[in-house]
Amino acid sequence: MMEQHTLSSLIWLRIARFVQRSNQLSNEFLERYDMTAAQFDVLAQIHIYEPITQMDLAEKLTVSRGGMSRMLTRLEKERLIVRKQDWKIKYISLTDKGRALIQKAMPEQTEFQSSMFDEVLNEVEKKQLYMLMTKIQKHSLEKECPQK
Amino acid sequence: MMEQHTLSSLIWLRIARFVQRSNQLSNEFLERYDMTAAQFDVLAQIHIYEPITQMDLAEKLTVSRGGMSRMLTRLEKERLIVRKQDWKIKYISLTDKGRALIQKAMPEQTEFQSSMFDEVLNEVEKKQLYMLMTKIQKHSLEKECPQK
DNA sequence: TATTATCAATTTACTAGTAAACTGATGTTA
DNA sequence: TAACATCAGTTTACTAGTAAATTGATAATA
Repeated sequence: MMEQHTLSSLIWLRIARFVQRSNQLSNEFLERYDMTAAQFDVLAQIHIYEPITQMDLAEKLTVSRGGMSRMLTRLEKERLIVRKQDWKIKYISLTDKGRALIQKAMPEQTEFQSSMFDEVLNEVEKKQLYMLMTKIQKHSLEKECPQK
Repeated sequence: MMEQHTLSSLIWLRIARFVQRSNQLSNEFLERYDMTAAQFDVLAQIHIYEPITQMDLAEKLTVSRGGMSRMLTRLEKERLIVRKQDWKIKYISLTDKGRALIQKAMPEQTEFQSSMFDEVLNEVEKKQLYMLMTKIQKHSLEKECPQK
């Protein structure tokens, strides 16, 4: 029987707990813009890539089609985005209201998110961490569940 | 106006997407034990710390009291844990069934989770990553939302 | 002893994720 | 042209998280 705690599984725990906690803080922070962290994340991606198809957006956010659909319905209802049907694909763009909101929220939220790293890591450490996380994240996208 | 993408915010995206993806894979993997990743996580913590109070467990998992309550109700219904009320605190322990399940699932799940790191990082890199994530995660627990 | 305060746990109403079944417009083929 | 296949998007039923209101047993106090 293998060891119960490998170094890797301890890393996993640290990462998972950090993301949990960090999302709690971001949700609290973004209350001032009447947004959740998930909504900010979606609007920020649309801001960069618009116009973008619903599928591509789901893939960029590592989220299921169903989840994407419901989230966009909500954002559309609040007049932050529009969906234009072209052929059988829906293209997502920001409305003026959505663009104004994300442009206002982005600098503050980026700074808040960055502070979680900037307050404890120096430049060299941040570059190291970015390199390591890039490797792992790309690998996770290719990886599949064994013996399904 | 500050830059839209700092190195730190790119790190954040990598970490968040990795956790999302990694949870998807773990959920798929744990189907064979009729468990979700969240349930595994709770049972594993109880296994280490039992008997543990419901509050301490919530804190260790970075989860709200309400969420903890509902999760434990579910696990109790499946006869995997027991709650013993002592004074006004509830102490959580595994049942024999719960202990058998987690002992069977743990080695496989630990190995699967570890493989996400082991397949792309060497020992030195893993130690670096563990050190960096420990700093960040501890910091996030102390950090609070500014200007609430 | 009756009232009140305390505080862990629960409940409620919500957001946000999943898998899997369904929808519906567009092409393809018999 | 009628039947079928395709496939992005939607819907449904579920797990799991949150904040905030509620519950209920214990301890403190009038």
